[in-house]
Amino acid sequence: MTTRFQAPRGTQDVLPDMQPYWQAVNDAIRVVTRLHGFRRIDTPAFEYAGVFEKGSGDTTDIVEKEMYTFEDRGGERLALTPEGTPAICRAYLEHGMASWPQPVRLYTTHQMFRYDRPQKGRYRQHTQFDCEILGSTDPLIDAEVIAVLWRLYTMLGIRNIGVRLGSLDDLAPRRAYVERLKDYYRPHLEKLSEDSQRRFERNPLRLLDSKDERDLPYKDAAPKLIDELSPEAKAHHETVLEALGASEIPVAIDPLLVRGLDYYNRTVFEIVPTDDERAQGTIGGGGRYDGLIEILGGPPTPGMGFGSGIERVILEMQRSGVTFDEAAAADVYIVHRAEGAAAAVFGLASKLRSAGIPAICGESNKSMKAQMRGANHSGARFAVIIGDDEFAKGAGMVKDLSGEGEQQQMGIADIPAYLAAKLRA
RNA sequence: GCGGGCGUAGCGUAGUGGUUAACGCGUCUGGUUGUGGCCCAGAAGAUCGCGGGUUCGAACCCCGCCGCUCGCCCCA
Repeated sequence: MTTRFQAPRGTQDVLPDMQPYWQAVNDAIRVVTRLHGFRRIDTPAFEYAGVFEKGSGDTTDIVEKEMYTFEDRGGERLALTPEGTPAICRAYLEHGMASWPQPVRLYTTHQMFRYDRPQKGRYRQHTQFDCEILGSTDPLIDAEVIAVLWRLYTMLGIRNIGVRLGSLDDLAPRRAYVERLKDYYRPHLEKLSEDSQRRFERNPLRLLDSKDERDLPYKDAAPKLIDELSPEAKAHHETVLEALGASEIPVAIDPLLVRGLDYYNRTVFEIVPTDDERAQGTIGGGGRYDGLIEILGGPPTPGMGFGSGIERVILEMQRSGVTFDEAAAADVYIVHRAEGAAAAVFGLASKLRSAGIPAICGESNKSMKAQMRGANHSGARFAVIIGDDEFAKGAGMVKDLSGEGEQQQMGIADIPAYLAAKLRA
């Protein structure tokens, strides 16, 4: 390799042109979370590795092969945050949020790090919008969390998406189901794909998720968890479904929906494009995790939340045709070519800015034509031109750039008030 | 981690073995005496992703690496 630097694999620069999308997303997040009574929390970029090893599950791919784990100079094992939920639960415990009015509604936007092979919509560093509601088992909480995300996407102009909803039941009945599922698959094990043979041991629920042709014949007849839910989980699931219906959110039951994290129980969901079959289509997903806080050493505390990748959300916005007008860099551009005027020019710009008017000064060493071009490119509505003639009189020429270019001369001291009035009109 | 496709100026492309790598957009400068947008002219800008090999000669063929991308795994 030469010494030419580039952004590390799987990372990206967010250039000015893309910032309006990020602005829009962050603005909408603020609005939506406010509508649902969430409060913001920010957690560190890294945690003790154990938070995720115990919280996310140390056999999950995220922890086992994707986590950026490192030892610091003091010998502590740390990990760059690969997902938000365990970190927020850790904070819930650490700050005694059990003593706050329950349930506690928290949201954040956080950088996530996963060592994964990059693709479109899949990066080693990405940003996630995370919402968590801790301390309630109410199925309406599940529906609300889903509704938050739906409202966000709708607000951002994303079309052609749908909710996929599933239920993983509670831990004990799910274990019993997994045994039944393994009993069903065991006689056919030899004929399954290599992936599925591995899944049989590691993560049997994923057997039903396989796309391999060799596995397809066995999928249909396999017992489905959603058909065998415990009465409590079944009632819970149905309430969630009805509540979403009442919110006019399109939901498809996905009997095979499995999430990649160990801690989920009962409700799991994803929001996916309905008109695009890409592999990284999921723009947001989450579920209920009533056992997680206990795993992290706290008292039994139910939880429900989601993560949504903002990079993917933006890709969906673009796919839905959302665009933004280019914002002007300034309202006023000061063109100057006068001997000894530097201080006066800089002072005028300062006065304009103090009056809340974005202003840019042309470069002293450039011709008037070049500076005027700069004024044009800046998108400024007015140019203030200060040449030798004007400066000698303590004046400036104020030129309206929007139309034919009418201009009038006035004292430099009068310019801020004049422009403030003009720009307000 | 596995398999496929791609990689030419800031961006989009042309060029598929033979002199100083082309075009559009963009950028910069100019079109006389101090003024933008349109037009015109000129300029800058590319070690053809990087390294090695084949050849008299490679952007073009071969290999390795890097990056992007599609699928798998998995996930946001």
